[in-house]
Amino acid sequence: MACRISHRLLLPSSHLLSSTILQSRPLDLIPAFEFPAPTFKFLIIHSPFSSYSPSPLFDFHEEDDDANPVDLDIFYTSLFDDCSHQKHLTQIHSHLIKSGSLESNYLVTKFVHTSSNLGEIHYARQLFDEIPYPNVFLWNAIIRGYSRHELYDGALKLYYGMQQEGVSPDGFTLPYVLKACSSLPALNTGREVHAQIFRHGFESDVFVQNGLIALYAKCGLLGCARLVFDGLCERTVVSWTSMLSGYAQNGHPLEALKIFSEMRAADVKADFVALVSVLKAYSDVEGLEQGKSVHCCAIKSGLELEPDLLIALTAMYAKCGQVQVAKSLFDHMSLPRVILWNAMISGYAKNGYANEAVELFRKMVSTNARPDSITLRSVILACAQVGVLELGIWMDDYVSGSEYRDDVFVNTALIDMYAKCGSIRHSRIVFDRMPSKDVVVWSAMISSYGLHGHGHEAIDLFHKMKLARVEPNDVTFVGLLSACNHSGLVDEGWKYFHCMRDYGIEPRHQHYACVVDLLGRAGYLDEAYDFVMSMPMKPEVTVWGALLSACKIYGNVRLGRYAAEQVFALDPLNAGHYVQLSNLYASAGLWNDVSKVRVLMKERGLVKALGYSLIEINGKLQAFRVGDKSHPRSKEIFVMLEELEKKLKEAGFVPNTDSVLHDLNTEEKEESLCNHSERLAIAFGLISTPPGTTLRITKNLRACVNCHSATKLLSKMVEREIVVRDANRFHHFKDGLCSCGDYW
DNA sequence: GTAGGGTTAG
Repeated sequence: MACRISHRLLLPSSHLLSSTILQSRPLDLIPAFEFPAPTFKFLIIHSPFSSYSPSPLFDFHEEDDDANPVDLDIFYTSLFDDCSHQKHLTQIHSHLIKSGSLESNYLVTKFVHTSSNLGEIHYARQLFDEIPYPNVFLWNAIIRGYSRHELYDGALKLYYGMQQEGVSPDGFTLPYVLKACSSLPALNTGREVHAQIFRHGFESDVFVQNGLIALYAKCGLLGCARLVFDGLCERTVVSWTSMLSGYAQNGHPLEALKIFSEMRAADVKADFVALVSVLKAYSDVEGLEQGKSVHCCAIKSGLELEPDLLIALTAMYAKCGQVQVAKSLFDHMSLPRVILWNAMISGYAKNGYANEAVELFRKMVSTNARPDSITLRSVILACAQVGVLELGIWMDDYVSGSEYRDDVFVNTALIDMYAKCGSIRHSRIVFDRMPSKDVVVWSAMISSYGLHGHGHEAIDLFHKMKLARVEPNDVTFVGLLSACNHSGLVDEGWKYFHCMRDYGIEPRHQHYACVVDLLGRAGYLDEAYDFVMSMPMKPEVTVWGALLSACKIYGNVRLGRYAAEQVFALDPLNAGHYVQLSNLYASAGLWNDVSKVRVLMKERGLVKALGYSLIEINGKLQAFRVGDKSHPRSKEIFVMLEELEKKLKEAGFVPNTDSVLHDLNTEEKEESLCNHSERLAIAFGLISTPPGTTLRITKNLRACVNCHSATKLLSKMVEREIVVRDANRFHHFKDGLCSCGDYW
C-alpha cells in the first residue's frame, strides 16, 4: 500500500470511511462526502480494491513525506471501473475539479474513456475542452470516443486539431483515425494519413498497417490493400481477415477464399471474426458444403456459441436455401438482434417464402424488436418476388406509420414491389408522395413503366427527371431502353442508346442486349446482327440470347442457329436456350433438328423448366402446374375450364398447334394447351372471387401465344381484368385486348 | 486503450 501519492484528494475525517463501506461500492460513497473545509489538512486515502484485506485507513499529514501515500490513480481507476451511470460521472467530475486533479492527463483520459463507454461522448468532450494541453493519450481517448460513436467527421477534425497543437500521433491514434476514414469513407483524407504514417515511420506497426488494409478494402481499392498486405513482415489474424473481407465485400468471393486457405497454410488460427468473413464469401457463391465445413470448424474450435458467428451461420444457411436449418439456429437465440431477424427474413424473401417472411416480420414487431430499413426492404422484396399485392399493401401501411415513411430506400422498394405486383398505379402514388427523389427512385419508376409496357410514360418521366436536374445513370438507361423495347418504340430506343455517351455513360452489355432485342423484335434481324458485330466488347450470352429469341419470332433458322451456337458456348447448361432453338426448328418444320436438340439436352442432363402459375386469393398464394389436379377444388376448376373452352370455341377461337409440342398428336396438343397453368389459375380465380374482381397471376415462364390470345378473349367474355406477370413483363388483359399490344 | 465481421443491393 505504500505508494507515492500523485494527486491530492481531501476527504473528511477517517471515521466516515469504514473499510467495509469502501470495499463495497466506492461510488455510492461519494455523495456522502463533505468537501473540504480548508481546515482539513489530512489526506485520508483508502484503496477500495476489494482484494485487499480490510486495512486501516491511512491518515497522513500532507507534508509528511514518510506517511503511507496511496496512488490516487488507482483509487480513481476503481471508481471508473464501477461507474455505470452519467450521475456517477458528474460526481467524479466535481471531485476532479475540487481535488485539483484536472491537471492529470491520466485521470482526464480515464474520464473521457469512461464517459465515452457510457455513451456520454459530449460530456467527455466538455471535460476535454477544459484541458489546456492534452497529451497524446488524452487526444487518443477523445478521438477513439468520437470514432466509437460514429462521429467520424468529428474524429478527423480532432485529429487535425491535435496536429495543430504540435502533438504527434502514436501507434494508437492512427488506427482510430483510419477507422474514421474507412467508415465515412474519406479516401483522400485516408491517403493523407497514409503519407503521415510513412513520415512518422509506422511501416512496421501491424495495427496501423491493418487499418490501412481495411481502409483501402472498404474503398474498393483492393490493389492498394493488397500492396500494404504483401508488404507486412508480420501478419496477424486481423491482417488476414481485413484482406479476406475486402475481397468478399467487393464481389470477389473466390479471391477471399484463396486468402483464407493461404491464411491456414500460414498456420494462423482463425478466430470467430475470420470465420464470419469466410461465411460471407461462401454464402455469396452459395457454397453450402463449404459453409457447413466452416460450421464444423467453429464447433471444433469451440466458437459455435459465439453469437455473432451464429448470426453469420444463420445468414449462410438462409442464403443457400436451407431455410429450415437457418430457422432452427434462429430459434435457439433467446434475444435475436435486428441483424439476425434481417438475415432470417431476407433468407425467406430470397427463396420465395413470402408468407414466412411476412409472418416472421409480424412476430418481430410483436416482440418489440425494432425493424430497420433493411428489414422493411427484405419483407417488401418478398412481396415483390411472388407478386402478392395484398401483403404488399399491408407493408405499405406499416411503412406509412413508421419512422421510415420518407426513407428513400424503403420507398424505392415499394415502387418496385407495386410494379411487380401488377399495380403501376400504386407505384406512381408512392413515387409522387416521396419528398426527395434520387436517381434510383426515378430509375425505379421508369423501369416500372417499362415492365408494364408504358413506353411513352417512361420517356416522359425521363424528361421530367432531367428537368428536376437529376443526372441519369446506367441503370436509368437500362430501364428506359427496356421500356422502349416492351412498347416497340424502335426509333426512340435507338436514339436514347446513342445519347448515353452525352451523359458520360459507357453502354454495358445490358444496354447492348436491349438494343438487339429492340431491333430483333421489330424484325430488323440483319441490323441486329450487324449491331452485335460492331460491339466494342465481346458479346455476352444475354446479347446472343436476344438475337436468338428474335430469330425464333421471325423464323430465321440460319441466323438463329448461329446465335444459338454462341449462346451454348457461353452458357451450356441453361435449358431455356435449347428449348428456344428447338421451338425455332419446330416452327420451321425441321423435326430432325428438333430431335437433335432434344438429344443434346438429354446428353447434358438438362430438363425443361416446368411451367407454373400463381394466383393470390385472399392474401394466400395458390400454385398450379400444367393439368394440375391436386387442388381441393379441382373438380369445380375443371368444370369451369370446360365451360370457358366451350365459350372460346363458340367465339371462333382456334388454337395454333403448329409450333408447340410437336411430339404429341393434335388432339392431345389442344387438350394440354387448355390445361396450361395460367388457364387453371384463371378458372380458380373465377370460381373464388366475386364478379368483376381483377385476377392477378404470376407465371414463371413467358406467356405462350395461345394462352395470350385465349386470355384476351376470356377477359371480354367474363368481364374481368386479368393481370399476368410473366418471366419478362406484365400483360393487362381487358375487353379483349392486352396492354402489350401483342408485342412481347 | 489500438485493428478485422454478419443483414439490403434498385
